[in-house]
Amino acid sequence: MKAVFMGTPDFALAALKALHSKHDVVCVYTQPPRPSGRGHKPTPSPVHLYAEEHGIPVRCPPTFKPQEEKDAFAALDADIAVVAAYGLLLPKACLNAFKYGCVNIHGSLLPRWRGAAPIQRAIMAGDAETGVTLMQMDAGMDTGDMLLIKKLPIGAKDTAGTVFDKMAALGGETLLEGLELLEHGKLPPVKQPADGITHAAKVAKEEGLISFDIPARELDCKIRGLLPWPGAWFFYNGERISVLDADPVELDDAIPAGTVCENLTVACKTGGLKLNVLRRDGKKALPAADFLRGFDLPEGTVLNAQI
RNA sequence: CGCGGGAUGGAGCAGUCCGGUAGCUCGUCAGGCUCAUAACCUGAAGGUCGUGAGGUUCAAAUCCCACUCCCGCAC
Repeated sequence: MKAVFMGTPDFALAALKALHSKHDVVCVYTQPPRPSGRGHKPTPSPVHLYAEEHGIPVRCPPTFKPQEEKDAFAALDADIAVVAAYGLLLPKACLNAFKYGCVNIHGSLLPRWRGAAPIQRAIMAGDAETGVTLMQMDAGMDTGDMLLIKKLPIGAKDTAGTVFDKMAALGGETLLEGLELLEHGKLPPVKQPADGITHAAKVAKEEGLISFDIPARELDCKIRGLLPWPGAWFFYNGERISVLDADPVELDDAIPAGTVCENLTVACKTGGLKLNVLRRDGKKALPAADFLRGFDLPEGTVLNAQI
């Protein structure tokens, strides 16, 4: 098919690669290069770089409000537009511009986790499984009819990062399979259930400051959902300590939350969290044993979010 | 020129402000104790203190200059 691709981060890149391998990608839309990285240099998105390398025209409009932008989009005269983590809302004129309209690759089992950060929210909530939903876009926020669904279990050690990788690959597969069926008219749209709707709010950096005053299991999920960004941390002696890996363990609930026990296990509201890999700001991530060699965090210390 | 942290024996750190021949917690090796041990005791090896046959100095890990490489924030 003759397709337009719209996406920005690595998650979208996997979909673009899949699409590009089987279909004619006539144009790629992505977010404009923004100052980022050390040095604050304008950096093109992963999707942008890939498109340039493969000679695909790239457009990075800051918005679709101007009529010229909508016209330029329609003028591409493609069969379909594939959207994956693009970062811009499309006006109705664009949604209906092509024969097959616009399809979106969404990282959740809709209608659960509509919105910006479905993968992180699913992990943070302790969901046992998630998945990719290929969806026909409409004017609402992830409210369109579902076309194809593929599920993915969330493991006990999965983080947002690892699930992102798996979901990106799954997204590519789902897309190709979906387009194949769509072309043959074998992909009936299914309305999203009215039950089970939840909204996945964008993850705010401040959420990374963790409190031990919640059950260890919940804290573990939260931390895994926050990795690799924004990360999870607490403060000790005015210094920020990030937790990169931890395991919930059995522990006497009578111990006050935040108390450091043996093996760098921190008491939570219920159970304890054994910290396995930590990092001080400016330092690299270290296993608990190495970390403790050069940093004094004695048993009995009570960690609270304040300092 | 966005902000900041760091580079010291195999690992993680201290020492740098107030220059004066390198220290801590481990690891490694040898020996000892022990029924035994990742426990304990004793001893040993191992470092041109990121680079520059740079600058200052009687003397530089420490002060000054340039450079390289890591990392966090910001995004």
